[in-house]
Amino acid sequence: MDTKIKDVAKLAGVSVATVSRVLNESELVSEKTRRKVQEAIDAMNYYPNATAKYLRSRRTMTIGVIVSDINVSYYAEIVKGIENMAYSRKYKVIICDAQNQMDKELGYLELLLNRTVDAMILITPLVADEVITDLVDKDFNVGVIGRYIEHPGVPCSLTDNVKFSKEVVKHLIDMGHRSIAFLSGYPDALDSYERLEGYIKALREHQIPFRPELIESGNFNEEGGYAAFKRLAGKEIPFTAVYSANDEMALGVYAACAELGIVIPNDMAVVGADNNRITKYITPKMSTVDQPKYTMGALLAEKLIDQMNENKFESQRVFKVDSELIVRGSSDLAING
Amino acid sequence: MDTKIKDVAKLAGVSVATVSRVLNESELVSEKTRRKVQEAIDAMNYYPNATAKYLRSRRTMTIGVIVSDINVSYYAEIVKGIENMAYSRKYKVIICDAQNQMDKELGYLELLLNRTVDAMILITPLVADEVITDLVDKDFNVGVIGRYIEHPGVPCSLTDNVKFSKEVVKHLIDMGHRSIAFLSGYPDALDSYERLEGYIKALREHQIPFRPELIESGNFNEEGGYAAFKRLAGKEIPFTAVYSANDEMALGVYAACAELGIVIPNDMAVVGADNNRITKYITPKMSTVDQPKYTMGALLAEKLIDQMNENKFESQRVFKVDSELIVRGSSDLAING
DNA sequence: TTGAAAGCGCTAACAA
DNA sequence: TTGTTAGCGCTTTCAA
Repeated sequence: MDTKIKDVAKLAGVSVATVSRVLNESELVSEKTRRKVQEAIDAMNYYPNATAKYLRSRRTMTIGVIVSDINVSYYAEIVKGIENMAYSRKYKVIICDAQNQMDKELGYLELLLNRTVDAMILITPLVADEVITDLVDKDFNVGVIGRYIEHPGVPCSLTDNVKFSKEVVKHLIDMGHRSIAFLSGYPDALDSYERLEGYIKALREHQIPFRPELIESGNFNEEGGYAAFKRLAGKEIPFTAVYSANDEMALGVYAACAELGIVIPNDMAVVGADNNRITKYITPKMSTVDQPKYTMGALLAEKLIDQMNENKFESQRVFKVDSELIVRGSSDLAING
Repeated sequence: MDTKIKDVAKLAGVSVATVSRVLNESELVSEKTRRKVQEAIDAMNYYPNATAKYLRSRRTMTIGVIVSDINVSYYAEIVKGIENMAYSRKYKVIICDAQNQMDKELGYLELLLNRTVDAMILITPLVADEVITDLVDKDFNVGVIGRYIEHPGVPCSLTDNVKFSKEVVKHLIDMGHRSIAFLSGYPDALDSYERLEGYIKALREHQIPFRPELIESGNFNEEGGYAAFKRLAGKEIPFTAVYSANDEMALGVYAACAELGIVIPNDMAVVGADNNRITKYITPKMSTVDQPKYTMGALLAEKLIDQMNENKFESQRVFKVDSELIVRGSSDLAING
């Protein structure tokens, strides 16, 4: 079997408690003893058994992250922010790819109940608010990204979907468009709903009638955006601009337009959302809305870790991060490429 | 404190051993007892403490995955394959984003030594082969994706980079190109090296002189591909085709060409690699090489789990999966769009 | 088929 | 500043 703390203690000529103190960087060890113990640790090539430590210390230094699809750039970037912050605080991250299925989300939440993880971060989850608040009421640590939870114990990291969606639509109106289609994502996703809300509000504010026929759903992916645009184009209702609730669907619109001989931005203005890296590299460059994805992940992870360690417990609970409209060639004729 | 196994045992009127047997689905429990225990578990809303289980059973049911960047679609898709297979076998996945830094890889490898994870999967790692083989010699479970390790204890999942790169170049030669540039990825990555090797071999087989000036590195990302193409174009060495070692860099080439007024495929043929989802949606559609990324991850995870559970120990160790050249409009004038 | 009891390797009172 | 020791909650012999 492996070397254990007892063996190190024997070699160093101290008690196991002292070795444990050295391992955990306690102040209560004389420099001389510390060095002696460290030498024994190195000599025996000792690694403390993490599982024993977890059991005894009642924490696993692990955070679970439930995400609907890790192969979506938007989510991956948030996860990256979480992972890097966690790493710097000596926490590990368990990735839970729920594939947009609520039962899988629920299944992963058990990791919290059985103490596999110290905390769970939910990214735009499907489960009901009460599932989350019940957990928190039982003293489990849960944070949420992309949705607001009305409960003082739940840190949230959010963008203002309504606000930036209004900006997008206002921009299109400013460019002279009066008939603007909207591509929504998963029907049950909050982001879809709120972005639609912003779209409708902006129309109202500019006295442009809302036409439900100009709304189609594209499930947040390229294929869905492509198909949704084809449906819109098939309706023969004239429109000159599309606001797509994310960049992936907007790329599908590019493909559909190319096929139909519709030139962007001359015949059709297109704006996406999320500022996927590729938006800068396609032609024409895609107008979009930058979301500080990495920051949202990192901020929330930090808050959650602080909360678990009861630092800054009274600090801010809800992080509303700012989005920024980026106008590029797909919605502005005056811009090259 | 939480309910523990002892409490359940008391309520059910049995010993803790019996409860443990029910929990672990042992055969050695009568149906009647099983039901009685299950009722107590449900009544008390009991969840077994995973950390205690880990310590006692000497396994954590957790696999670590070291990846250089989780926000690269190619890697994310592999991780997805691993995660889903692991989930179906009741394993969890810890994600380790090493940011392409060898010291971070080394740091994450400690999770194996301190028993935080039962096994580690390395995706195109930077660390030397001996680091891996040493670990395996000490009986740690390690699997590798995207690199071959000469050691009977290391499962590997690979594509034949040389082979498909030769196919790509042969395709370009068949299309009439004689001056073909190559965009390599990170200089120290094996994928870069092998894809370059295939490129050079194909040229040689077709008696086309190899010109080192036509090689540029683009670090596997859009920005790098864009800059690399600009450098190539600046050299004023004529070339009519580019083979980019991945799709992201090839997208950078699209952007650079758009800026320089070079029309793909008429003035410049472009082929990428990895079959990123976006290749089907940009204009012209990008020729690329499909890699069964998800399968590579899933196969390796399955093998590693089987190995830990000593099933099928003698089965295949190295999985060479087939790649497939997909010719689209970016390299074939006869194809629309 | 069930139960008693040892102990996984560590941390954290408490005592010295 | 250091040591002694009692568990953390579970699994797994071994015995019945």
